[in-house]
Amino acid sequence: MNPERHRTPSSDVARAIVDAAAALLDESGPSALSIRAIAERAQVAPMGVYNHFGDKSAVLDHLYQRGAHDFQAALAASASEQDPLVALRGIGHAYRRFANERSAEFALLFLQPIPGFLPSPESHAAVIRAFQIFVDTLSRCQETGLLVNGDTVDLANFIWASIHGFVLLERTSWSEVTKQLGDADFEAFLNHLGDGFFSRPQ
Amino acid sequence: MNPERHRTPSSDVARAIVDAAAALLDESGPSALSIRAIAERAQVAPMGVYNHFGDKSAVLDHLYQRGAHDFQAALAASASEQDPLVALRGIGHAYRRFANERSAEFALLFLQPIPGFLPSPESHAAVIRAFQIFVDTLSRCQETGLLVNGDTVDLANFIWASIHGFVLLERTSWSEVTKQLGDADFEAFLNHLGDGFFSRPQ
DNA sequence: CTTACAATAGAACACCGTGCTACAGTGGAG
DNA sequence: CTCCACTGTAGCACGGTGTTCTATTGTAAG
Repeated sequence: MNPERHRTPSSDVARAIVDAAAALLDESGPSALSIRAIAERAQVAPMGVYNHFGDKSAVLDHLYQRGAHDFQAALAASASEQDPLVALRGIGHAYRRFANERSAEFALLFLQPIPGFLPSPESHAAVIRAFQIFVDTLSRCQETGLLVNGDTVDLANFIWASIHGFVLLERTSWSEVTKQLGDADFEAFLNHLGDGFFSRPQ
Repeated sequence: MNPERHRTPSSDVARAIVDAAAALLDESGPSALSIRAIAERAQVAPMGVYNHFGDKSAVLDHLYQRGAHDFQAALAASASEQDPLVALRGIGHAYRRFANERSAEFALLFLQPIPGFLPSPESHAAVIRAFQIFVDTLSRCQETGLLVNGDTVDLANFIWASIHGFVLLERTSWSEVTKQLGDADFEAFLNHLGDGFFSRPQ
């Protein structure tokens, strides 16, 4: 019996490891993602990482997979609204919320922070599915006649890009250039996307 | 004292080093930015970096500074158009061109790829100046009555964010989710930003 | 031409972190 | 009570890090 040895319950160890990787990626960037750092953050010995994942990249795979799944689920939940315009706006909010609350996973999904990293095809499919949900919702909006006509995929790219940009400005230290963006700004932003930045002739 | 007759003009070497850093940052990410890699890429011995820059971070400082200056200059050039709407659209194109052609500097300016890096206040001021140019141009557009009324800085943030988002989708491997975005898409994107995504009642 | 100097390249320094594995305890499931 | 999967400790083998020392060389000034 060695009093210096501890055994931690294995229940949530795997999850703790993935969480630790996410937190590190968030706070200190990709270069901080070492086995030792992840293990320490997860309150686990370095070996613990290898007990639950084959190697280092498997941890990232799981993080990406989790992110892709939850992102897709969040968008799907918003898209299930009956009113297509409500659904559309909800997707915008879900996108922003995911980016803010699951920052590391969002970066992994859309910002390619780790040069060599390639997601598994299944996880990547979840991202494509999420975009398709957005396209479908836009299509429903077009059917109501409230949304402008045109190639739906193109429109989806444009609106997605706009929201993406807003969310990314929030992420970075854009506040040091101008004001800090917030909830009210996002609402106004969505309104302006709908109405356009050119004044509407009466 | 003819600077063009130096055996290997310092300015050229210094520039080669900064270029090398930019190329590496672009191609292999922040972790590839080592003194040795930069020196090799610039066809210079590792010591060459220290001959022209105090230390490693000074190279990044210069890269940021160069990027901030050129970015601001590019926006200023477009803003000098007399027609404010032409100027506005020109700024959009200049933004996108800079992001595509000076990818590493763009990332350094707006994506914080290197966790510990803090730009010098002077360089940062150039970025703020660039944004102010954009705000001023928007203000001119509002005076013509063609642009919607409202807080100009807010509008600037919104439009800037949208363009930022488009440019970033182009940057990342978004094409694996949907189509590859191109020049024509950007034109259509700008048009939609102006007109809005809700259909306009006749 | 001679001298002085700054830029050069090569090598080394001291250091630290990396991913990963071998192995011996250990505690819960059966 | 047994078993074995999971655990923590320690260590391996390796490579790269930023930086400095030193001798050398090309070049410009006197």
